[in-house]
Amino acid sequence: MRYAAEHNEQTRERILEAAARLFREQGIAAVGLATIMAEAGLTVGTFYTHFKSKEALVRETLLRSLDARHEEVKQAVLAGTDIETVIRAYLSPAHRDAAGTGCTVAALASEVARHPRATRNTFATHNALTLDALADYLSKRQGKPVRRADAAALLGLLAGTLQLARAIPDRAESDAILEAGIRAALRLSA
Amino acid sequence: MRYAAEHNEQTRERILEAAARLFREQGIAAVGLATIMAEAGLTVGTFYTHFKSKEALVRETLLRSLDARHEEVKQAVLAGTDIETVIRAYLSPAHRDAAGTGCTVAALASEVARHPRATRNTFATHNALTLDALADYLSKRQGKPVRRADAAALLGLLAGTLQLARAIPDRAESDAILEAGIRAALRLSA
DNA sequence: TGTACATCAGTGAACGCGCGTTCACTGATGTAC
DNA sequence: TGTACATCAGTGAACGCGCGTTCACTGATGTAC
Repeated sequence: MRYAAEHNEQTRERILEAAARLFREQGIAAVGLATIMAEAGLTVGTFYTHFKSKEALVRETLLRSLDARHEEVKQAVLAGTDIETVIRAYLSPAHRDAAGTGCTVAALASEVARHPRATRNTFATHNALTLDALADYLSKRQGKPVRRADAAALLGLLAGTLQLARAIPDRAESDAILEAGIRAALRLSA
Repeated sequence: MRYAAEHNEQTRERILEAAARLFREQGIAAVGLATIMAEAGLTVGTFYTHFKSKEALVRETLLRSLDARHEEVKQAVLAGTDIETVIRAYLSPAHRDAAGTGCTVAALASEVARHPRATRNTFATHNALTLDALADYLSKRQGKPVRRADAAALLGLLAGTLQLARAIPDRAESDAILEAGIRAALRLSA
C-alpha cells in the first residue's frame, strides 16, 4: 500500500463526523454529498473511495452516533450518575440548541422511519443497546424489572419533547416545555 | 368571474389534501410539487395559481392538519370520551401504519424545526390550540391546573413513542413499544 | 334563446440549479533495488 | 543513500434526473347583448 494505513481511516473518520453532524442539524435528505465532502476538506469524487453509496454512509453514521450515545449511558451508569442529571442534560436548552451533536433519535427518528429496511434495521439494533442499558439502569434504581419497551417510552418522551421545544420559536415557551418534560420524565422514571 | 367561485376553492382544497397526506407520509423535502399536483389531477404549472410558493403550501397544510386535530380533541372533550381511549387510539398499530392521515407532530415536528421562522410560527400557534384543549381536559379530569407545557410533554411522549414504533422494523417489538407508551401516557395523565 | 366576448384556471415546455453517481486522469507516497 | 516504480487517494468534469419556479399560450366557462 502507498498511503499509510491510518491515512485512509482518518479520512473516512472525517467524512463520518461531518455527515453525522450535518444530518442531525439539517436532516438526511437536505444534506448533499458535496456539502459533506467539502466539510471534510475533500471533493465529491473521493466519496466513493470510502463508501458504497449515500445510504451506506447514512447507515454508518446512525451506527456510530447511536453507539456513542450507548457509551455515554454506560459511563453514566458506571459513574453512578443520578437519573435526574441525565434527564436534565437531555432536556437542556444547550441540547435543544445543538442538534448537530445531540440525540440521533430526536433529530432523525421520523426520517429514518421512511428509509429502506436495512437502514431501519441498523437504527433499531444500535438504538436497542441504549434502551437495554437504560432499562438495566432503571431496574436497579426502581428495584423492579423495567423492560426495553418501557425504556423506549421514556426515550420517546425525551425525544418528542425535545422536538417540540425545537420547533417552537418562542424561547420562553420552548423553555417551559423543556421544564415540563423534565417533570414528566422524573415521574416516569421514579 | 368565469369559473364558479367554488371551482377555484375546490381545486385548492384538493391540492391541500394531497400535500397534507404526502408530506406526512414521505416528509416535506422528499415530496415534489409535481407529485402533489399529479395526485390532485393537475399539472405543475397550475400550482402557482393557488399558492405563492412551496413554503406557503407547507404553512397552509400545517395549519389545516393541526386545526383538524384540534377539532378532534374538542369533539372528544364534548363527547366526554375517556382519556385512555384517546391515548389508545394515538398509540395504535393503525395510527402507526397510517402516517399520511395521522398526527402532524409525530410525522413532521423535527423537519418543521428546520424550516423558516414563519413556518415555525404557524406550527406553534396552531399546535397550541390542541395543547390548550388537552390541558383544559386534563385539568377537569385531574381536578388540578394543568398547563400548556405539561400537555406538550404528554404530546411529546405520544409523538416520540409513535416515531420509535415507526422506525423499528420488527413488528412485535414495535407493538411492545406502543403498549409501553400507553402505560406511560396513562401514568402521566392520571 | 343564441352568439360574441372577456376572463382566468390550467397546460406544457423551459429556466437554472443541485442532486447522487461515474470515470479518465493526477500526483503524493511507500517500497524495491 | 538515491532513484525508478507501482499504488491508489483524490481531482474535477460530466452523466441523467428531478427540483422549484416562470411564462406564453389554450380553451372552458359565465356574462352581456
